[in-house]
Amino acid sequence: MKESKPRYITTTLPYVNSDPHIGFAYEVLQADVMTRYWRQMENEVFFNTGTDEHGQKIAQKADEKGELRQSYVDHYANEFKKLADAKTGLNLCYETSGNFIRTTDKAHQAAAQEMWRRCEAKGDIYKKKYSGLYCVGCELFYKEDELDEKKCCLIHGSPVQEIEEENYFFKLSNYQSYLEEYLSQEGVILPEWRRQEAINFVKGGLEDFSISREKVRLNWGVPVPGDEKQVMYVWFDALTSYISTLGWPSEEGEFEKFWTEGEVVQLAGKDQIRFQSIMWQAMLKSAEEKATDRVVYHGFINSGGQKMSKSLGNVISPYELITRYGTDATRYLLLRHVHPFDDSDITWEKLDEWYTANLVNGLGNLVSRVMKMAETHLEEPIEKPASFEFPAEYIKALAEYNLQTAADLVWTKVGELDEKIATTEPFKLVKTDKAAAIKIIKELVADVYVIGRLLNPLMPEACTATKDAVLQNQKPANLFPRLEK
RNA sequence: GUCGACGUAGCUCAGUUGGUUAGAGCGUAGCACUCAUAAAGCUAAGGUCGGAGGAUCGUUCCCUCCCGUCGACACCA
Repeated sequence: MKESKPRYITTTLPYVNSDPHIGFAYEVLQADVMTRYWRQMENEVFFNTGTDEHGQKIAQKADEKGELRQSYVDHYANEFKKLADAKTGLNLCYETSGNFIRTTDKAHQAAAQEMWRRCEAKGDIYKKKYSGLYCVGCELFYKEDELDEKKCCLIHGSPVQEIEEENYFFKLSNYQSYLEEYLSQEGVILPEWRRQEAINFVKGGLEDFSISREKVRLNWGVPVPGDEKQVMYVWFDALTSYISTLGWPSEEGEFEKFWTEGEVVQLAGKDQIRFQSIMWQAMLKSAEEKATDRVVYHGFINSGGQKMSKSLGNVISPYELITRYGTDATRYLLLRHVHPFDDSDITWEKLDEWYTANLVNGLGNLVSRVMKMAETHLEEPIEKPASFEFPAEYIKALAEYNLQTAADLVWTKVGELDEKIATTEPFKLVKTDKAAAIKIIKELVADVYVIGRLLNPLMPEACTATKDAVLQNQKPANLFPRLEK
């Protein structure tokens, strides 16, 4: 099965006020798997990710640490780039098939300003007085229910001030009917029930939203064109990165190929619907660019029944996983044991169990036992299986962005092979009927090779190691070492 | 409060138009094997399918109510 349409896939850009979170690791891994899969299906793919580096919280953190803001964000951008490393990260392939965009990149900032001008030219941007309860200590506006009984900020305990400021607003209200129409298309949001949520939200009526801040209060952002007193509020800036990464506002080259004429998919967490499927789609329409074809929303990853948080001490970081289990095993654990759309729960106990049961005792052991028989009884490597097509269920699962189901399929095959060995017993048969045993062993080796191919998008290293073992007719070193007790 | 979803074996979950003894994986116990990373295979234990009522010849799967959990209801990247 060949598909030729170019594919574009992007993650949201994580905000760089802390180290990479496992939820983002999962999201970027989803993008990586889809990219590898589509490339294998002979699509051209552009895989985008990056970092969102403007805004109040970042400026505040950098100032607290006494660091230059630029060097602060440089440091964090690098922490996120490390996730791509093939050995110490998740082995992400955007370097060869995409881009890592930073919202502090000059070209991106120019693009964000162009997006502003276009929306403004459409009449979708206007200035309005906005009054809110402001805490000087936090440098943030609060709503009444975020304060204590005395109307004091919960962090500083000091009273907030009613402050009036003028901000620019985006006329989201202009796009009510457009968005209803956009969201009425099946498939623009996955899972389907989140699309209903979005529709209900829009039907409830849309308010315009503020897209700038006064520079006196926030000066770490993209300058608003034609108004030196204001900078863009982070969303407006960050959302534009999905197209600035393709060279937009130039409408030729990669932008044309992957966005305008390609299939555009965005990945995001479940709390992102308003931004990705509503505001961003209105902005694109305002700028007269094509809408996103599909946004896939994943759930959150909890630990021990609770949200991961530093104060609870239950945070599991992607780097901790990689250190304990290795790159490919971490990919496996996230892909097969995190639900693609709902919330999931992981603990170290469960992770160890999954690792041992499925990788050590499952896949790793299977490759060892088959290749040991092959090495001992086959004179030479089997003929390399020529053509290959992914099974229909595998294709279906990935068409629905259900990476878990795709991974399940591989392990169903692992189970079937283990059973085949148990029922045919080639290791016994070889003593009485060598020719028949060899025939079975060759089949087993060919089956192992198929498993290797199925692993390609999911676990690139295990895929290569498995296929190489077959092609060299050699039992490989243990793919997944047993955990020390 | 309004709208929506969910509640199935110890754990995580499948169960697609209601129909014979309700499934899988993991975990647990026993048996047996030896090619393999003391792995794999077989067997077993374990569920009133949240509760009550209703429609139906018959429902885990339809309707009503109740209990419980969770999500959305806008400025949180």
